[in-house]
Amino acid sequence: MPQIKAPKGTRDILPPETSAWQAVERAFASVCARFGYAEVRVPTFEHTELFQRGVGDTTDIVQKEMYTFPDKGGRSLSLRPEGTAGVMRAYVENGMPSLPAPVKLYYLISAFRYENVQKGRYREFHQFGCEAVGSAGPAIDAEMIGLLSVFFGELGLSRLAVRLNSIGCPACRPAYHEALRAYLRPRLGEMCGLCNERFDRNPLRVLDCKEERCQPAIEGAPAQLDHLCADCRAHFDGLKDELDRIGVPYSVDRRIVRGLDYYTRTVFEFVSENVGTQGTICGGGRYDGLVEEVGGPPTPGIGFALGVERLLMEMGAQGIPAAAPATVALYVAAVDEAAGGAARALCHRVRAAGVAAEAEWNGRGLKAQMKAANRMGARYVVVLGGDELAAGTARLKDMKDGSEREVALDRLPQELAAALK
RNA sequence: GUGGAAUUAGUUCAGUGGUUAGAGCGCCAGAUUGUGGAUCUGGAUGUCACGGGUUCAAAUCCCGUAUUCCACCCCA
Repeated sequence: MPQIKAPKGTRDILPPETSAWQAVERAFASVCARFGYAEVRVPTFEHTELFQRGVGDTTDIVQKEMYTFPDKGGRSLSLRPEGTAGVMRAYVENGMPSLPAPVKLYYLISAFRYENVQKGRYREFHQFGCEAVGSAGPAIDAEMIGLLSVFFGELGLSRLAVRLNSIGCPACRPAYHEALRAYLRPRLGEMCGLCNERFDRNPLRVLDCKEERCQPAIEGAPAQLDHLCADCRAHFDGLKDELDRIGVPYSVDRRIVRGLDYYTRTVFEFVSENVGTQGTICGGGRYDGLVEEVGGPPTPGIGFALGVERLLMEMGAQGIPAAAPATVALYVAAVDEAAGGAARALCHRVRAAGVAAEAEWNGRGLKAQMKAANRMGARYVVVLGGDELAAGTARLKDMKDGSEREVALDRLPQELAAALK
């Protein structure tokens, strides 16, 4: 039979790597709980229209990167390309606008984008995310950035820069777009072809261009930050004050532009230099029009998405040791198959008493069992043979120093628990 | 969607036209009969990514496809 491989852009996460994943998942859940965020679990696929409306019809994500398919009932469904739209749909659908605000939610999901694969980018990838819905002021923006700062700190990550920007609101954005267009129009001749396309479609994107020839024009371009309305300006200044108060350093980067249509005002990123050109480990921002867009009452919100693959890559690059799989406390070896049954039964009893134990399942010899015990990092080994079974006692061997001591078999779970303290 | 590099054992890789395709690590077994880590000895495992072509002869040269990695685009 021809071999079947994982589809392009997907991969298997296997032990011992899964231990590292579990460790960051636990750390994230722990920080979220402390900050008052509760977990939500939402569907992996939604009606395509949700993403068209929520993420935005003009975005690359919706235009060319979605896994969209008709189901057998003729509905158009799409694998989620990100988490926020689905969570906001659930927020509205389940009456959460009537809960005390802000409603603070977090999630661990995989998301799907049909893109070409490269470093830090996959077709199925994993995100941690938070959403805080129902608070319009900048304090909640700062709380969220503070949450991330604590999370990264607890993982031992340093040197992650916080970049901050404001991209305005529907009130001040049109005027800025006009100013930007007016500035760019006479310079289009000296800029790359792509930027000329961007100029028509979404002039904000021009600011993101890395093309050498476009840099002079970009440097002098007006920034949204300098064209904020009074409310947006006050919000941005308020956020900076809040961040100063909680002691989170940041830099203002007036070129940050998020690729999703729903962002308003605050946008931010946590950036590293260790993830190839995919330096953004975490990106987020405010989305004050999104809830309304998916059919709810006008409600402000802010959230972020954090790329788990990129996070783990960054931890590796910063030399943070990956969490290791749990080790076995006791290995029950059997001299021969006559003692094998008793060994397996003892192993079961010890496990039932709450201690991680292993035994031999393929009838290999004693020496192979000792090797296996050593390799799996077993703390203690007990060897069962005819003598031990007759006497009801066996020697408990400490694999660290090789010392042995006599224990009664029926008291082994208690003895172990005491020895492991 | 575009471009570059790659694909050989479980894994990391060597092998650029000529016998039964190799190494390290890992795995299995043994080194006097019931005890791990070190060392030594032996062993198993390959449709050489897949499909075509050139040739007396292809892992090796050519074409196509897939996948991986890197970059563009964009984003987590």
